[in-house]
Amino acid sequence: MPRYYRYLGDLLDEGVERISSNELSEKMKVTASQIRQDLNNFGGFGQQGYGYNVQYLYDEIGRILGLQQQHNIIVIGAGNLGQALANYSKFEKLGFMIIGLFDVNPGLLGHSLRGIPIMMLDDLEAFAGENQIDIAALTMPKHSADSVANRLVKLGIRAIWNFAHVDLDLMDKNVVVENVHLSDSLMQLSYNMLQSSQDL
Amino acid sequence: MPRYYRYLGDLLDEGVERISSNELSEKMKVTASQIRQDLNNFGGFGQQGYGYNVQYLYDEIGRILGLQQQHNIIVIGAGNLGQALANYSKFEKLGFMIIGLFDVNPGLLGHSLRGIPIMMLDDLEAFAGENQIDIAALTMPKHSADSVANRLVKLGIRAIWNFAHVDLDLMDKNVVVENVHLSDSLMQLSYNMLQSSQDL
DNA sequence: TAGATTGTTAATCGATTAACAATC
DNA sequence: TAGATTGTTAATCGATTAACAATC
Repeated sequence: MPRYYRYLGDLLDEGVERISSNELSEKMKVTASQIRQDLNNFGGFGQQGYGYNVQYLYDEIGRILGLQQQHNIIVIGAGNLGQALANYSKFEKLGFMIIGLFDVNPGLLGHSLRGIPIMMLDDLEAFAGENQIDIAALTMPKHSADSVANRLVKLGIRAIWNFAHVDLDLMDKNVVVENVHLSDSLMQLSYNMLQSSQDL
Repeated sequence: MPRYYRYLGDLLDEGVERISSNELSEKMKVTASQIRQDLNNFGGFGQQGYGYNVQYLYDEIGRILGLQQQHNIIVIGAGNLGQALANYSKFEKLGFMIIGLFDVNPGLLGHSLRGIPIMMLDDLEAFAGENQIDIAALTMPKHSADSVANRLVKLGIRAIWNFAHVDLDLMDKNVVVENVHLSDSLMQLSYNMLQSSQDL
């Protein structure tokens, strides 16, 4: 679904008004059947003999993805990756606002990035009391990930964007976790390289 | 497979010598059947009545993933994300060495990170002539991604680790691409949040 | 109306799970 | 040998693709 959203956004930028499953199929390199199946699962967004209206479909998928509401994010771990996320302003266009960074390094206290303050992890609870937090991004070392994660769960957080190299073990199974394991991704790349050089 | 490798590495750190598909199944939250199926696809690494030797299995999977050989990486785009990747030293333990950063911003020329030089994109060809490059990580804006990617392909690069928000369209279909689309991942998270609050 | 293209059912494929025989 | 646990085949499930009738 995010992939459809991305492609439809690109089409909008190009000024395309309507598209058929066949045309989209070619662009996205998935079968037209797949596209019709997927889109129809979420409702009849197309029109026989016409295709799909790009703007309408874009808006509908945005709604399905929950992008009409703003999401506040805090980042735990203000190292390189945490700072990179905070500096990356493109997320805001999608409604994802980074409102705070937390770290245990006192040397970072008082610093801020694009107006986003870096705070001490000890102040997490106080901050959570005064701000609505929807998502926490974890970019700290793996040994503290589980304990911080469960601290966040206690504060009622609903979702965790996990960059730490562990699969989190959470007390509350209702909390949604999305993993971004960069080193897994690199290893996969290495594996695929090997495969592609072997077959042929 | 990378996930198995990660878990086996953790087990090694804990000093575990052998493990059965059942025990691993519980840890990894996949069925024991799945594990045996997966591992057996790559060779008979286990022993009936005993289970799997952790060290042996770890080494074998590392070999399958191609981790016994070193991979040289260059990063195109020395912005926040590119610098974060370069500063992240953990990849080296897996044999992935970042040997250069490239950007178009002349202000960055002469800078370096952990001894990794930042160079101008114009010097890419010269650098490629003198260094073995296995993987290129793309962290630059999407509008230049396709052209840079194909320039890399011309230089004989075998793999691209793509952080740009496009699906690359490469001339050479033998080049392996691994995408890391952070905003897709965030949207997926948003969608999952919505789902988990709706069902129950 | 004729043509285009979706929505939707049916067929195919692959991946996951279950079961159990082989064997350490 | 008896017990444990893999390797492997068979059964199940879900996701992808093909086909075509519905309809704009």
